[in-house]
Amino acid sequence: MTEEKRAHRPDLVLAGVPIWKGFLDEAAQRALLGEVRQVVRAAPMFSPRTPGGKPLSVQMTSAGRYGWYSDRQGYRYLPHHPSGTPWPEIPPEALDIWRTLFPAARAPDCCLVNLYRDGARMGLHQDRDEADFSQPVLSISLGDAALFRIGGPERRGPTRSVWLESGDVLALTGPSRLAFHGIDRIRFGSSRLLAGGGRLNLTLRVVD
DNA sequence: AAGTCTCA
DNA sequence: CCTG
Repeated sequence: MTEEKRAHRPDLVLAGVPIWKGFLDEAAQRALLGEVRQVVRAAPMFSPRTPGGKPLSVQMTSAGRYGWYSDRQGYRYLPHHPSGTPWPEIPPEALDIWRTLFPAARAPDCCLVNLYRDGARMGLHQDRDEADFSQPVLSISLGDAALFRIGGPERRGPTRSVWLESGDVLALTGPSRLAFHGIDRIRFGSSRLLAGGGRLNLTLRVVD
C-alpha cells in the first residue's frame, strides 16, 4: 500500500465514484495476487449463467462468508462454493485496503473475484443483492487494463468511462452505491502481472 | 436479471 | 474504427 494520506483523497471522482489510481504499488499487487491464487486454489473459478441461461464471459469465485452466484434460479449469495466446499478466507491484503479506506464501515463478509480473460466484459448492472446499501462496495483491479463505465442509479441515463489499471481501487459508496456500472473492454496483454494475461477484479462488500 | 445485437 |  502506498502512503496512507493518499487513501483519504481519491485521485478522481467520476459520477460520484471515488477512484484511487495506483493505490497498490507493484509489490502490493504481487502480494495480493499471491493471496488470490490461494483463494482460487481452494475455490475454483466457475462460469455463472444469467437467469435467462446465457453464460457470463467472466469467470468468478469468492472468499468470505458468502459468495455471489447466478444461474437459472437467479442472482443470490451462497454460503458455500457451488461444489459444496466452503469459501476460503478473504485475502488479508484486501481487508487491509477496506479498513484503510473505510475504517467506520462494517467488516466485509464477501470478496467476489472476477477473472476477465481476452474478450470478457460485464454489462451495466447494479450491485443490489446485499441487505445494507449504507455499506460500500470496494473494487480492486489487478492485471490488464479495463474500460470501466459508470452511470447513475437508473439504467437509462448518461454514463462516463475511465480506464482502470492494475493497482487502482474504487468504491461504490454513498450516492453512487447503487450506480449502474460495467466493464466494456479489456486491453488484453497490457499488464504483465498475470501470466497469460487477463484481469482480476476483487470486490469486497457487506452482504447481510 | 450481470447477455448480445443492431444502428447512428 | 469507436461511442452511446
